[in-house]
Amino acid sequence: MPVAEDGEGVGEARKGATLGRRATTRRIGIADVALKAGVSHATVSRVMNGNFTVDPAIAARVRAAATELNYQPNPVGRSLALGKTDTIGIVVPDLSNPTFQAILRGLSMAAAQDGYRVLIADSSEVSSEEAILAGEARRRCDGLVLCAPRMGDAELEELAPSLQPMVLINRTTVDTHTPSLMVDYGQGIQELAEHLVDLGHTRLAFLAGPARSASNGLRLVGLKKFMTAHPEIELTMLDGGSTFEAGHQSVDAVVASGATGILAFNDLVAMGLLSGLHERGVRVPEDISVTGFDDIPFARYTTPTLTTAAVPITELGQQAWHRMRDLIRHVPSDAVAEGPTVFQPRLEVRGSTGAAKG
Amino acid sequence: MPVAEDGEGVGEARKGATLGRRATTRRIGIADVALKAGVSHATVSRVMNGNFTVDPAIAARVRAAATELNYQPNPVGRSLALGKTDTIGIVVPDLSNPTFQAILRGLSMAAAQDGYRVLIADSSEVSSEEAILAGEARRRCDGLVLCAPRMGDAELEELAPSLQPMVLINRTTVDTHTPSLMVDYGQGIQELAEHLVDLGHTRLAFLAGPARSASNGLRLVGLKKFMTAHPEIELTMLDGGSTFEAGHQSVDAVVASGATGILAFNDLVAMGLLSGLHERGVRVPEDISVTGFDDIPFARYTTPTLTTAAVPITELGQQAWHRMRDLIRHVPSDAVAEGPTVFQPRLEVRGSTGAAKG
DNA sequence: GAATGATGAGAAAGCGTTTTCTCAGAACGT
DNA sequence: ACGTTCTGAGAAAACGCTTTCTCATCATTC
Repeated sequence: MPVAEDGEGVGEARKGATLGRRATTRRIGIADVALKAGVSHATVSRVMNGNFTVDPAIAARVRAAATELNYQPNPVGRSLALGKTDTIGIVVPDLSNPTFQAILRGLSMAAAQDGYRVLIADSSEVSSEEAILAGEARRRCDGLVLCAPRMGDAELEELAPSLQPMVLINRTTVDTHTPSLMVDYGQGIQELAEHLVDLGHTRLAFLAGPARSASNGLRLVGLKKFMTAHPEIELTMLDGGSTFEAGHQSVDAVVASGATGILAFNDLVAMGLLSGLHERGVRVPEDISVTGFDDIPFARYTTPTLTTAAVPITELGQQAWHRMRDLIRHVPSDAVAEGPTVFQPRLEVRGSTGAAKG
Repeated sequence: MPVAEDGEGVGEARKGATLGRRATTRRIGIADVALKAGVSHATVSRVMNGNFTVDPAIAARVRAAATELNYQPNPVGRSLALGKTDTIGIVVPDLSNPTFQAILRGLSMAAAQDGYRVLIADSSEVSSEEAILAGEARRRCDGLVLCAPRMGDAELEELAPSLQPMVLINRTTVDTHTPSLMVDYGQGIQELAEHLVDLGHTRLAFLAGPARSASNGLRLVGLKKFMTAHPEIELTMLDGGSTFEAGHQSVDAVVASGATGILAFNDLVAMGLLSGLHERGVRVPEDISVTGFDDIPFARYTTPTLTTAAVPITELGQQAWHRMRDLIRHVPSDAVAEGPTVFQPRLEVRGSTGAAKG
């Protein structure tokens, strides 16, 4: 009877079991396969990675041993050796926001296509934690997508170099090798306002979003432009937020403002407002017209359906991955030097806006 | 002039730079800190991990060097040495579904509390990919949460051992050390049906969900019970799905069924249906009553507001983490042996249900 | 038939940590 | 003053893999 060549004595030679670091049976490693196939670790590695400098006969033997033992290379070991993790991180301010969920989904699906996974870091709108969280995540991943970070400009600039490769969403850096994807909220809100004016509304109100939100700032800039172009229009600014509740709670303020055309910060706020107005018996769009922003899937199914500015959110996530992929693969991209990629929202007229009351 | 003790010659001795594996300046490693502090790697490691067998003076020197160089331990290296990644994976069938988003959020936030991160694996409802995806994810993580897996029972049983530690959501295994969190969809749908009966409805319809969905099966079981308890009630089964579109498209079938109380598979389907009925001029709840399931945040803000069965979805995610944590820490839990933890949905009566037409 | 060149596989050196092992040197007791 | 125990830090092994380096072996050529 042969002694070791039969390949059955795999486990007994392993130190792990006797060392007792882990009481449980150790996972199958490259050494086990090597032993079983009667070759060295190196050869097994070569076979597993499709290196063709291996004798076909031996390769077959290795593959047989691998499948028989159901061997799967340990990703951590590979990561350490290769210096990459095949994982990217995404930092979002709030995972409960449908916008960020959609971006996450687009990113995750696109990355999966290329064999990459996504690690989540939710800062829960705590901007002070963002930096640590981002650094933490970055070290575990090959790259980082920062989604509308709430941190200040200075901090972002300072952090940027240590987070490379990085892709920004709805934020920019002076750093020339950080791609940035922006939605033109300013343009979008102007189009919505114009739409209301076209319908005959002369008194508008804007339900603002969170103060720290950069996208809220862009909307304000857009509205300023709008007001200079339409000095005849009265525009009331109302404090709001980014949630259902914010919209719902601002019903009183909205009604009190006397405005007939309401620009909500986003679809969520608009839906909250819609619901509040309905409870009050205010008819939409007969009495008051309401617009949202983002065109989340729900916007098609509200009553009435919601006029909004459609943002290709999921595509934004996809694009983020494509930029990231180029960075990781060191594909030179002139798109980065040309500044941020800007996505134009598309006006989506539905049932929540109508002609102003006689 | 001292030669190396000044600690300034840190970079020059490093092989990485000259080796040229990476053109870019190498990341700061433990060796750099050791060199700068004039101690060995081992000591640096001890200090970084709060091992108190280090002379306070030396420890201080190491810490100073570490902060000065802005040293952060490489997580991959740690993972390899420690045999853990501080990461858990979650496999979901469809990230665009609000239910799974909520679970993800609950899981992610709870795990973050304990310093763990979450890796996403979206199977896109392709049940054949689920197994590979799960295995892949598991190897990168310390544990796996399988969220309503679509794979067959046999495959799940077979896979279970290799995925430990694992937590199941809305699925069970015979495997006694796999915690399972279940929502009692059967009970919930019965309560909704009872609610409609109490309102005087005698002709009901159920808009079914995806065939592969285990939770749909539970609803069907619940409805069977309901029918035996209420032989006088007529219940029509209609094919549906789990999306807005499914609900919206089934308007014709719903109206044709002649039912006045509609049990939609979930809130999304209910919202799609609501919207379709509104377009047709069918009044809710005057002409037809509609119920959803899950109580997603949007359910409070539909018009009319949606009667539904509230499931503590985010809490489900949290609980999933707590179970996982116990598994990872080897905390003996009798809860597992006692079978799945069952969450009872709570009937949430809102505006979409009303008395049956006289 | 010996020198040269391919070819292919093993040995060993990384990757960046943690942790065990080992051994100086200090503190202590007799 | 000498041996013993402790303390604390360095050397080295381990984690699981990839990849370079090295060297047999065999085919080729003059």
